[in-house]
Amino acid sequence: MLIQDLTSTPPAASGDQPAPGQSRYGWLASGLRARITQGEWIPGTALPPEALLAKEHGVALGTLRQALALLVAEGLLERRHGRGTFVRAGLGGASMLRFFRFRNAGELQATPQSSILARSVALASVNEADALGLPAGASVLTLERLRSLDGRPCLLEHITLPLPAFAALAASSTEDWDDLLYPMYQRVCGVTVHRAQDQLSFGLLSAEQARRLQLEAGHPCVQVQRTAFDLAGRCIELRTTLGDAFAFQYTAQVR
Amino acid sequence: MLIQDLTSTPPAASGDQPAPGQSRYGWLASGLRARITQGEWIPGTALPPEALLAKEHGVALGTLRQALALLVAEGLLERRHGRGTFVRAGLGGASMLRFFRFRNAGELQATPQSSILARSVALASVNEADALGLPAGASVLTLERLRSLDGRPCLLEHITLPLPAFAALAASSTEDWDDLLYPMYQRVCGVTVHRAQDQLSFGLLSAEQARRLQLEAGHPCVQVQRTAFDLAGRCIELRTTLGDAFAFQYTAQVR
DNA sequence: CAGTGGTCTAGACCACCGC
DNA sequence: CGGTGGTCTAGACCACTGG
Repeated sequence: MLIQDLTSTPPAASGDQPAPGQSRYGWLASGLRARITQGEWIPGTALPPEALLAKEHGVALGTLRQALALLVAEGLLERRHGRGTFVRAGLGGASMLRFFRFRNAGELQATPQSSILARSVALASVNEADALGLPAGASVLTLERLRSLDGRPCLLEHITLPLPAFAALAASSTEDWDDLLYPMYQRVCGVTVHRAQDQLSFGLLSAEQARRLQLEAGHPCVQVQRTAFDLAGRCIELRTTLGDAFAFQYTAQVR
Repeated sequence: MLIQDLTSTPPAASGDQPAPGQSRYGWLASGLRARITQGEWIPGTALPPEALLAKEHGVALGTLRQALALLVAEGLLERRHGRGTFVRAGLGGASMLRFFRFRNAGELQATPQSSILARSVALASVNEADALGLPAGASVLTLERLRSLDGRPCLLEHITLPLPAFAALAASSTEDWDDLLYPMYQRVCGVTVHRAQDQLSFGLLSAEQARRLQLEAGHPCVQVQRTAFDLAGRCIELRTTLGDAFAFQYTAQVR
């Protein structure tokens, strides 16, 4: 399989021939990718059957299947035998818990309750604007959020969201928000969180952070800096999460 | 693609037909996997060309390629266009550094120097014997190892190796050992480290640990508990690595 | 240049799903 | 049962690698 530029020009805006040196299935995948990221097919819904897609594009079944396989590997599509090929739904949430074990072994990890401690509209810092792809001086929505299990605080989060995409969240009452933000982003703002990158590091809690987590100032903590992206690869959330370092646990595979 | 038992019976010890409900390429892959893990093809060497393999097994080229694709996805094989299909060489080493940034950004991460602080043969604990697949009361080789960059200690390791597989390391002078253990395992003991699992957690240094890392007792540290496996999936090393928590940094992808 | 894997075709048939 | 994706075939031709 050739290594190809996965972000190459979609066919909608170009000719109907693969670029020189590009495989036919890579080209097909680009076209399908564009139709997905531009919202022609909504997350959770099925694409047309492969036989039809192959006919439409004038290519053999096997070739079309190679294109679909690329998009499956990218995480954009999901195939279900006997049912169809579906655009993947966004991330469900609660994924921060994979870095911590707040309960004893064996217990099920329930979704933590969420409470919004603060919400404000502010000017994006240079770093924030850069990461979110906003012009200098753009405004952002920032949240302070505490997550608790059985009433015990466990994670403290600072979240930055671009405006105006998330304007709907600046208005609604934070009392009514869900425990999971990503499904709410989807429902209220039509934004799908498709992929995220978490950078882990270690630090000590400030006095205020410690107070909110009911720990002492200077207590060791693990910091997770998340950058979240939508289907089109646009950054749509910056989040910093703090949790007790003694509850930290994570397993990585090496190959 | 069907979800299949990747460890199912190799064909060498069974009939020449796929098990009922198993695909032909899955069956083929099992056979090839067995020939690789049993050492018929050595890591780093090439398999016969696909056309030949397909003919030998009496199957179409496409089917054989699907089998090879499975083994590539497993990390057992590596295909190189125009050159051949190769059994993957083992892990190179230095992979612990991916959890830490001991140098300033931009600097290249050199391989740390290694010094063996202690080496001994001991009775395996119950946990060790269990993990390594040894009978109760078996003996193991244990190492204390300090890794340094520019003469500054950075990682302290405790390593447990099964005997008699690693008997050659119990004899040779530790002065002459390489900075990287895995290539040495390969060269001296014929053991290939193919895959590993690292479990991260957080703790505080004991007085002795701190002394060796030139930090204070009680200094925060990140602990990496590694379990390493050979091509056949046998556990062949247990390792616990300690490093300064303030140097910890790791990036994970969410999808 | 000979030998390798990569792409593509056009078709047959199988296995799974939901009605 | 009809519709979906999954498996398999037999072949042609392309693209990369190394001597």
